[in-house]
Amino acid sequence: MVDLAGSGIGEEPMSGGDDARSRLLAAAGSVFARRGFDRATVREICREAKVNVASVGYYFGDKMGLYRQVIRQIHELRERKFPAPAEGDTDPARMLHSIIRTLLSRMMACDSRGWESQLMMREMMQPTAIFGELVQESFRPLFERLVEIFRLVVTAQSVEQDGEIATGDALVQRHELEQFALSVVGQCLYYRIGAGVVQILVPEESRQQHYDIDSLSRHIAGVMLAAAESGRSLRYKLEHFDRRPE
Amino acid sequence: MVDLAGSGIGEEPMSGGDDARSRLLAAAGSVFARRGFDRATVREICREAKVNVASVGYYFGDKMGLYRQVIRQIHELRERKFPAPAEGDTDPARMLHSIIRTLLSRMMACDSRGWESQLMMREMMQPTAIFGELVQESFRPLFERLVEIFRLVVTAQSVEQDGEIATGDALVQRHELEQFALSVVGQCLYYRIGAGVVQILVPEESRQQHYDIDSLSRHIAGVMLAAAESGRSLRYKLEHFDRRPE
DNA sequence: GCTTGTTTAAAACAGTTGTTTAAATGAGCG
DNA sequence: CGCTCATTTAAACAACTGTTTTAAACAAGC
Repeated sequence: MVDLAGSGIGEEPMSGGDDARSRLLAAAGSVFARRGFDRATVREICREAKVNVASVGYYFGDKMGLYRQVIRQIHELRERKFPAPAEGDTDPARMLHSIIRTLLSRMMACDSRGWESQLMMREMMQPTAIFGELVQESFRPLFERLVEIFRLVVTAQSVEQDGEIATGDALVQRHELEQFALSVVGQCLYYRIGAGVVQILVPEESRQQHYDIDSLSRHIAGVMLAAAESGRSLRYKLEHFDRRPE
Repeated sequence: MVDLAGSGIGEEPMSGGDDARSRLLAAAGSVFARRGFDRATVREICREAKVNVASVGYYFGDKMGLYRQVIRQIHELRERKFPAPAEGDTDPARMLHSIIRTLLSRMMACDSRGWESQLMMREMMQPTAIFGELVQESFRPLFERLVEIFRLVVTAQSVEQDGEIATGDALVQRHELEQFALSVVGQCLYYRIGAGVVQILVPEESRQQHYDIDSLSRHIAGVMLAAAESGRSLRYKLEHFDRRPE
């Protein structure tokens, strides 16, 4: 008997491997992403992996165990392929742009590593048991980092404007920085999952020219930098908007 | 025999009704949104609607016909409940804010009318046959309107800055306006479908205080206005970012 | 009454689902 | 060889799926 569902995957070659377990894992990722957890059938997965249907029970306990393992594997592969840019860049603007590029690249990757975007989306809409830990492991670090970057951007801008930081009185509230961070993620995600919408709304010529990763990351970085740097002046401008417009 | 799947729904009272068909439609919406098209079973729907399983075949042809009708109904209800703000506001900034509010309200509506966001998401990730017409009917008008609003914002800002419009040479390219529009939709959508993520990342206190529709619509409007108004200055700033940072 | 058409009801259908069983295979080893 | 062990196989399982069939209930018109 081989180890069952709960085990890690640290011991095997990780992505090569021609044994049944590896083939099963690879096929499952493909099928789960394409069909979703429900529509995906263990029979289809096993057919694609050229293993017997009983293998999923044998190696992973059940269908859910296989799914769980697939998500873990994909997450690791993705972080290896598109590592988060190293900290230490002195220019927060460039740092932001760099992170957005990474985010978009990860999401847009349509090869085998593009699965996670889809699986993650499915988890958002129909959370399974593993959703919580997934967010903590995968989203939290990036989120915190974005928050800190925006703090730098706002601070730098304020120094530029006022000549000196008004100490004591916080330049910007934490929740504003968080919302900036969430806006970044939201836009990146949309260009992935909303690709079908974009495909219909934007003619192909323009799409191929302006909707690649480079253009989009510049666009998103531009939007968010402008917002963060405009700072308080804009906030005041918006405050006299009625709570319920019209 | 009653009319089958293809028919419209213009003839009945539209939302009242205690007949089997209405109950079926109502129950189906609830169950489809909660479970998704696949996990939802016609038996569960019929149990909730207190009708026999054969009724779905009788009234809607099959499960897919029922789904199709549910989406149509929800779409109409939503547009009735949260109508798009009337055009004619002279201030494009306030107009933008108003539209964003509408968008967010529609998406966040967690009562019976909140289904469409989820159903729409499902359509994005796993388009059925009705996805195309849905985008053309539902997204296109809003999209075009956003584009025009951003054109006004950019133009107004430019007048303010330069004193006069540089005619002939377009202030901003079409695709930039489109990307602004898409960024708006992306952010709004994320605060809906990413609600689960936000719930984990942001402590409850802050969430209740700063993540209501009012706060979020002001935030998104602020971000996009800052971006649109910063205009060319920012664009140049970003252009010297390398194509592949690092 | 009877006939007509519409609506409901229970049961059956054919197919697929995830999962399990029990037998077969094949390598490693004393 | 015989024995052990992990692995693989084909078949069976029970539960559930969307859909259809068949018949009964019902109302309206004559």
